[in-house]
Amino acid sequence: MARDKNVEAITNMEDDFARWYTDIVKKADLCDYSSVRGCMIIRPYGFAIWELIRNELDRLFKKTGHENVYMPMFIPESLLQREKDHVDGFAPEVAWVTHGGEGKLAERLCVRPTSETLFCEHYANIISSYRDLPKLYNQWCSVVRWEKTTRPFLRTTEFLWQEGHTAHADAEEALAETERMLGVYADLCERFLAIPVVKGRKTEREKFAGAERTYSVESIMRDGKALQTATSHYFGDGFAKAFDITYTDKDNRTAHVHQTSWGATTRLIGALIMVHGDNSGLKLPPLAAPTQVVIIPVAQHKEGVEDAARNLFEMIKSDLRIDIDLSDHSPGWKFSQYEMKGVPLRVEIGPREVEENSVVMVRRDTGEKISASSVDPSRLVAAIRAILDEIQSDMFNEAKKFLRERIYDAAGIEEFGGTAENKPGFIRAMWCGNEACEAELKERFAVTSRCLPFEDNAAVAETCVCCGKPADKLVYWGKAY
RNA sequence: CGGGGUGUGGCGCAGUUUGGCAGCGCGCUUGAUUUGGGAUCAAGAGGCCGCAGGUUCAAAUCCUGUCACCCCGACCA
Repeated sequence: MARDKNVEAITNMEDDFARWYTDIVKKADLCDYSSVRGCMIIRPYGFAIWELIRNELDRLFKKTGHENVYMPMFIPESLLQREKDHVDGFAPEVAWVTHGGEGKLAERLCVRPTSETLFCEHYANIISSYRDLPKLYNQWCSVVRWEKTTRPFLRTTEFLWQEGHTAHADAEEALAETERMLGVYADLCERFLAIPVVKGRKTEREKFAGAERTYSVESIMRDGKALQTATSHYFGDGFAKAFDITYTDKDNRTAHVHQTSWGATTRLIGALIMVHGDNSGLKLPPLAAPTQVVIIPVAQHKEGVEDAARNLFEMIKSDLRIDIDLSDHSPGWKFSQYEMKGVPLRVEIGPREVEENSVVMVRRDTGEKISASSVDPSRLVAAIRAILDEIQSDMFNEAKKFLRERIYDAAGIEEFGGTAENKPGFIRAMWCGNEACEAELKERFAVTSRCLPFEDNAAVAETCVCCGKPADKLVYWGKAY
């Protein structure tokens, strides 16, 4: 048997997960490195995945009444500094523009790391009456954060994202918006990306710079580490006071607006890789797959095979995303190639199938082979659709099972430490609310509080896992990306 | 930013210890034979050895500096 050089070149995830990840990113043609440190080139296949995610999120945003806008990429230093917590949080990682052409700027401009300040400045100008509220804006753009170390999709100097920024008349409405958008992200992750998530609230220590509350959706990667897949923040009226965003209410009184912001990034592609991928490569859920079905002719030089493959392609073309590979690579090469790229379903057609008017279909997620008649194209398309639906839900269930199996309880500190060191995943443990305990757990076991989950209130114990004082807060802890 | 590592055709590497014609595998091009799990043969193309100085008759190799990337930490989406 011929040695399989490319497969050899992929590191097994059990041997070196980080290497496995970067191997997939390169081998599946998702991105390439550029000459600018920490910045990646998103290649057509990677960008196609992003477009699918973007289109779906955008649809969900519009369905919930949001409008897209575009803000400048530069923020004057003085504007960035208007809200103290915010600037303290971001100043260490912003890139500065100091010159325009040959001339030095009177005031340097930062390349946006996020656009709260720009939205706030704008809101202050356009909001004056309760009739102007709520403002439900979103923008798709890239932002720059000068991170110390970078990894493709997970942490790059520049990354693509969307940032929603809304202004509301009162706290209740803004809080409801914060929660609603967290729900949108959870829906995207679970239904569309087949990534199960834990919804919850961040601790003070982990919340966004300038926020009053931060919510997030957290998920578990195949190495057991946690990844924050999206966040939603409630700002109260803190930014409104710093930026003087006021309106006149129905009783002719001046009031500050209450705001939210929420975002999701190209990191979601990293999550897709690390939640579903295996040692053969990427494994995409059908809804997020640029190519859902690939037709591969076998022995295509033989009489009738290539024509049959072309005919099949024409017959089953539909709103499904179907490709055909008529290149002169060997069938085995193509099989491996599309497994690497995570195409959910492969359709093989060779001399046997031509003879029998049939096709052989192979699922990427399970490897299962399914034969089907190709006599009636519409029935075949229906069968393909059904298989894709099944793959989508099977992949979600598989990931959910994986997640559930990696949630551990810890009542005492020894148990906590043992789990943190030996069992990658989420640790359910009680916390007294004291930041010192949170810091100590991080210091001793390299875990951070991921969230205080919404949908899990079952107490593990009555005392704080760290200090032993009475505690009523259940926290999910874990090592995170 | 601390610790470790690596820079040699597109990719992966050998050569560096002991200075002396720049090599191998994959990929690429052309042709032929092949095709049910990464085909075979033949003939080709492709290099300021990361960059800048220095030592030397001679530098991929030695010295100094510098830049980039990777891994592990600390910080973040």
